Amino acid sequence: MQISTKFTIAVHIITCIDYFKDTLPVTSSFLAGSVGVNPVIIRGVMSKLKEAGIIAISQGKSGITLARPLTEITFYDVYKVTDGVNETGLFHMHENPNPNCPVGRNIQMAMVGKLQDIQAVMEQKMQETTIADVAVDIRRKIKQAG
Amino acid sequence: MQISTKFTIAVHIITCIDYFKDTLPVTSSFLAGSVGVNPVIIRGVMSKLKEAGIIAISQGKSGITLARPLTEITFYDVYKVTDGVNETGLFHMHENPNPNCPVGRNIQMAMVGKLQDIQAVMEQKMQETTIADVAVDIRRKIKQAG
DNA sequence: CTTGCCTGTAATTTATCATATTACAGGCGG
DNA sequence: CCGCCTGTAATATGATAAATTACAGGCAAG
Repeated sequence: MQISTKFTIAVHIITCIDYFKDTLPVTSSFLAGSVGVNPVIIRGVMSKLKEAGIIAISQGKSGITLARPLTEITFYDVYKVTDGVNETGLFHMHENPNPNCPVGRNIQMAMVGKLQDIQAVMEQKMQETTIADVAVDIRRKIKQAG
Repeated sequence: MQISTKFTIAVHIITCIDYFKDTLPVTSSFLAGSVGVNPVIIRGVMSKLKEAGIIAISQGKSGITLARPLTEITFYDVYKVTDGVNETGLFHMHENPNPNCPVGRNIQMAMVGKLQDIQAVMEQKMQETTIADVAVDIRRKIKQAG
């Protein structure tokens, strides 16, 4: 199982807002065209990014703007918002081990800490990566070949 | 989205094989009872663990046995076998970014390496954790309270 | 060598979740 | 005030995980 496309969609959105901010009006339909998904998906992701204080949205003939610089938006910030991180965790434990079996009775307790540790190193790595890193790569690539 | 329960089921299975190896005949039905899932799921997981050289299976009135000590079976070994790791990766990128948009045209290239790095730290942490660590915790807990 | 239990696996069903799509209410700016 | 845009509910579709049934084949005990 995998982390949903909402995460990479959100990264794409944020990168676009930055890239086009001085050129075009950035709307959910425009973003939907660039990302290649339905505008409603974009709106849902935008809505969560707004709640998290990552972007600012003004209705009407508007503009979506970044609420803070790209260097201060980490992959983890976006991941936490777009996927339901805290609820269940990255791992999905089987839910009905047999309480009459000594192993079944204790397996969850024995595993949960270890799984959390694994998830923690992943999240820490995500905190070290920012959307600015992506934007830099994209601008370099565009200069090279378009 | 999450890593499937097959992973924790496999850890449970391996722990059980070790725990009961001198006491009971360990079969897929017995394991299904301890894990709390259908025996067919157990057989499927066992089959993959066999392919990977982690357990040995003998048909007939048999016994499932470990092919190597618990200290040499890492979470990563099990994860790689039970989930389809190499195929798609942990992250699921949106698949149809617009090639006519400079951002859409380059977003995948800009993200893939960063996502792989994140996955890599997670997998390395998994390589540092072995099923023996789980077995130790379980035996300690059983001694304490049953 | 035969019999019974067990594995291997295909086929079908059910449940869940992600994404797509339609529809419409509400808000802001020109 | 009018038109475009966001916010969001409701529904449909598709993919995937897990449950379940069914049965062919193998090994070991006797």
